[in-house]
Amino acid sequence: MAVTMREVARRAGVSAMTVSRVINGREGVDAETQRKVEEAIHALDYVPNRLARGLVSQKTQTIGLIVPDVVNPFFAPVARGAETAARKAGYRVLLCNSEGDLRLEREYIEDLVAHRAEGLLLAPASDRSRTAILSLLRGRFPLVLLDRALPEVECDMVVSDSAGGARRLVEHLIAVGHREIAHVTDAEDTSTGRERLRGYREALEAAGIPFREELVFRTTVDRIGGYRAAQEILALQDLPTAIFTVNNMTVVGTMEALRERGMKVPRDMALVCFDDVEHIAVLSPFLTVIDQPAETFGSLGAQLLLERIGGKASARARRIVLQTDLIVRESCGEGTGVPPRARGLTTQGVAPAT
Amino acid sequence: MAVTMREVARRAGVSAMTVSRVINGREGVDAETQRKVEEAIHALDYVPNRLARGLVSQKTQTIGLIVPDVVNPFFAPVARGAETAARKAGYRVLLCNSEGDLRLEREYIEDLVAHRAEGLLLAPASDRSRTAILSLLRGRFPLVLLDRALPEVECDMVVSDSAGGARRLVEHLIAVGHREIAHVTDAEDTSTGRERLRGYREALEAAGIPFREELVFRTTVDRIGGYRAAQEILALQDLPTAIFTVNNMTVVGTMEALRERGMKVPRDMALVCFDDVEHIAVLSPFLTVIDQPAETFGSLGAQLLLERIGGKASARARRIVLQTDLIVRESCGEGTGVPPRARGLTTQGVAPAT
DNA sequence: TTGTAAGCGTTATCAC
DNA sequence: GTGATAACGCTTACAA
Repeated sequence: MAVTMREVARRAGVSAMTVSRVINGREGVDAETQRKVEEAIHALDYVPNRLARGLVSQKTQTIGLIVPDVVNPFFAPVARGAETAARKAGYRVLLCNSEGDLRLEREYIEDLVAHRAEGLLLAPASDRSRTAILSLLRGRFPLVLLDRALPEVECDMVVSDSAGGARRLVEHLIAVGHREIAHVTDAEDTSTGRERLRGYREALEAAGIPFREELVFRTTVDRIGGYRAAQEILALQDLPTAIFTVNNMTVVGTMEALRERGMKVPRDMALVCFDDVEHIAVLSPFLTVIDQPAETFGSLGAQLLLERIGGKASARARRIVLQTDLIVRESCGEGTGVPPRARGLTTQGVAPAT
Repeated sequence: MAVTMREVARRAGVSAMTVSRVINGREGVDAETQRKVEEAIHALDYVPNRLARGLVSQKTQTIGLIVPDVVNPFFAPVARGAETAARKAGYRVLLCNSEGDLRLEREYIEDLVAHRAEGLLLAPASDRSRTAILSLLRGRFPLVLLDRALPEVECDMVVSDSAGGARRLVEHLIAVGHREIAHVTDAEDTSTGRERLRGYREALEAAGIPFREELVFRTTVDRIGGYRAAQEILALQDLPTAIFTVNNMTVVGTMEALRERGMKVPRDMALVCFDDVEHIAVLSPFLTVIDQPAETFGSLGAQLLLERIGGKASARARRIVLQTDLIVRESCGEGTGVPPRARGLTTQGVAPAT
């Protein structure tokens, strides 16, 4: 595993330069010479050292991907989409799980810069990631934000219409008769949390239902956070009739809390959330959700990033907003009438096999 | 982003060597000199180029991870476990999705070797991955196999007791009264498929039920494969009363097919499989499964790999067999009596929040 | 305590 | 066509 070009050269009776030419398929090499070199390469089981090449060319053909957690059913497809797109362009992906932790995120970023990753796909932990990002941008480091935007940060990003999605979810709840709707959202400042909260509020107010701050529950957006928020909700004097949770992890915790109290969805409580999960959607298709094209966040993000790395992107920041689908199932009660104002609505029973 | 050590040195009025010493925290540097260097580093926003360092030290601090698909709820935790363990040891992880494709897997391996990854965590596509692996091993490339063993390949690996798990699953089915049990397994030759089939067969024969080849359905181990296999099963003259699918993806396809036929689990068909999925387990805890400690495959695998990379491992191959848990829920019918021979059995209602 | 020289494995450049 | 030479940015070994 340590054969060098020079050794190949010696064996083939040529110079290292000629070996390099053969390896890189440059023309201007005699057919016979080429044959000899190839033979030597094969005989010695030579594998070119891309590290050395990278040092010369200043290109590592590697990008970084930082997500809070690949296990999250939203981020796993993001990772696959990014990796597949990157591979097709000859790039490798360094996977980083920030655990939503700002310090860890920053460490990863520094490490990626030190390893000369050529660019970064980042699903930031929160608005507070801003500082680290700005310093990257100042250095003209190719960067694409995924899922979450950052206030006053001008760079490429792929996000989805969080406010619109939330609005449709809440409109749907209202359409089937709910008026007391609790919202579980992110305690951290994130664009997704903020936008979904805005959509929630807008939908309420458009229906003449006053927005009540005490029905908004801020927590960590994981299972335990959802669980705790639901417990708070269930401790309320007047129970709401519906809960809208900000994502796929919180909804799981919320369900747990409801089940512990012996409450059935939708009989005792309606429940909606962002993010569809394939397994659940098929095994027990009952949650009404906003489905985001998770894999596209990754593949499109990678595409934008590679364009920027290749200098093929305009200087201007590009902001891509992916459309979402409202998938109406059974978690909102019997009157599954489709809210008239939900445009682009998709009703999905069994999802098509892909 | 292209500041070099020499530029820092010039600015600090010292040699590059001194800068190097400061960066690596070597002793024998005057406090005042160190201060000047650190100031220059800060002023120039210098980030050491680890590529160059790697070229000298022959260490990239990077390992590769090849799994069929990070989106698979079994492999996602494997990836997180591996990445977290690697990071804690100062290593980075290159994520590769082989799509279960031999050619792609081989390409990834070659690429990882070319990039001088220091080791590889591999969940092989099938027994046919053997050739590629043997040539790695011949070159003494640090390698740990995850989830699947390879015939006559002596190397470190982390697997689970597939045969035992399958046996307990089938014993449970038999204990609650099933005797016609179909098995959906991998059409590719894999150790997991083989072992689970063996466990299935052993459990049947131990109960005096003849093994019938025509009840074994070989397919691709993804959702569509499970769907097709289930369709074949449902086309049988005499329907079995239970189905045991080889993993979490096939079970989803199988459920789809059952639902399309209007069949309810367990009323019309019992269903069990390998792999528990957190979301499903909480949102609709009804599948009886063998739960594998997925994240441990990754973290332990990384640990073994890092030991080997560090030369801290004995020359002998280490084979770690992780224990599995039978989780009895509702998908096998009402008589949920626990099969007496299922040792280490776990009954789990709502999984504890983690 | 600090600096000089050589070299890690490749490629760009310019001779021959 | 092919090769010598000098980088790429760093560290090891040795010298001052």
